[in-house]
Amino acid sequence: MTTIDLPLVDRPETGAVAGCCAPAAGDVVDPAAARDLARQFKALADPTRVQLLSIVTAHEGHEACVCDLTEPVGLSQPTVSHHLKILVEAGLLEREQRGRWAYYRAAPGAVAGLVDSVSTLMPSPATASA
Amino acid sequence: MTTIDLPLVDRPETGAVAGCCAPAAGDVVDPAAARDLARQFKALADPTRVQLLSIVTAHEGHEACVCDLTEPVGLSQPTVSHHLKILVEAGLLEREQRGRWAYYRAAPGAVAGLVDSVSTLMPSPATASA
DNA sequence: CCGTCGTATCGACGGCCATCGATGCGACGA
DNA sequence: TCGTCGCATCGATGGCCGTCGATACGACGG
Repeated sequence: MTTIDLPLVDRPETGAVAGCCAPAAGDVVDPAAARDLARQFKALADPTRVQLLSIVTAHEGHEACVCDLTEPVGLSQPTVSHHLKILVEAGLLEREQRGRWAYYRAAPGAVAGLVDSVSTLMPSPATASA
Repeated sequence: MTTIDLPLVDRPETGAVAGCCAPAAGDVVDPAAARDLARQFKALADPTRVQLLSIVTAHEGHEACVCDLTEPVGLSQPTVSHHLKILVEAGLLEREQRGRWAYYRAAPGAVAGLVDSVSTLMPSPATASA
């Protein structure tokens, strides 16, 4: 579960305030969808996790074990494991246990899902035609 | 200043641990760049802010004033202003004061910048060819 | 000139999060 | 079988963040 398809709901036409400008216009994201999307972004809202993603994807074979990640980020091993767990739960990384080591790899389609979500959120003429 | 160009630094070849797998491979994001990128994502890491972005972009003329945003998200006016300020500081929204009202609009290029950052962070064969 | 309206800022409070050391658990080597 | 190694989990702690009411400030109308 990596991509969020962002259901758009019709604004219920409040018809109240509207003393300054147009009351509403089109479709906005569902509150539940906003919550899910924010959760994905929250996984990226930490410098350590951004670094971890970068290191993993830049690593040989696009995978790395925890022992390779502890030193570059300069944090303790429990903290790194904690961040990796968050990235896995967000669908950005995948975990595979091979023998004694746990290998982390970029989840396929994670980037595409994120990009799609952003484009749906803020449709820009240069990014999305919708 | 919306886009972050993510300078890639050569890993300094630790040469130490490396008992389990390859020590390193290529280029990772600079810690400072990771911090800046995380700050951008942090602006999107809140359901309210995601909703605000969606409402503003879906609004008539792609702009909205605070009074139009308070009711849909169901929060107090100071809280909404607080979130809007964060979105502006992140380069995702632009603020323009016209008369008594403050109009917010999606910053041009914000989406493209974010998409580019994500693609640079996690180069995927389906998203980026670099 | 004064009242009202729309927003931003301030100060406070509650909750979540990043970080750590200590510990538990499974896997491998001797 | 026992020690060691790699990693996840636990419990605690300090700090940041979202939220609010109260308040200040600029703009417009009368």
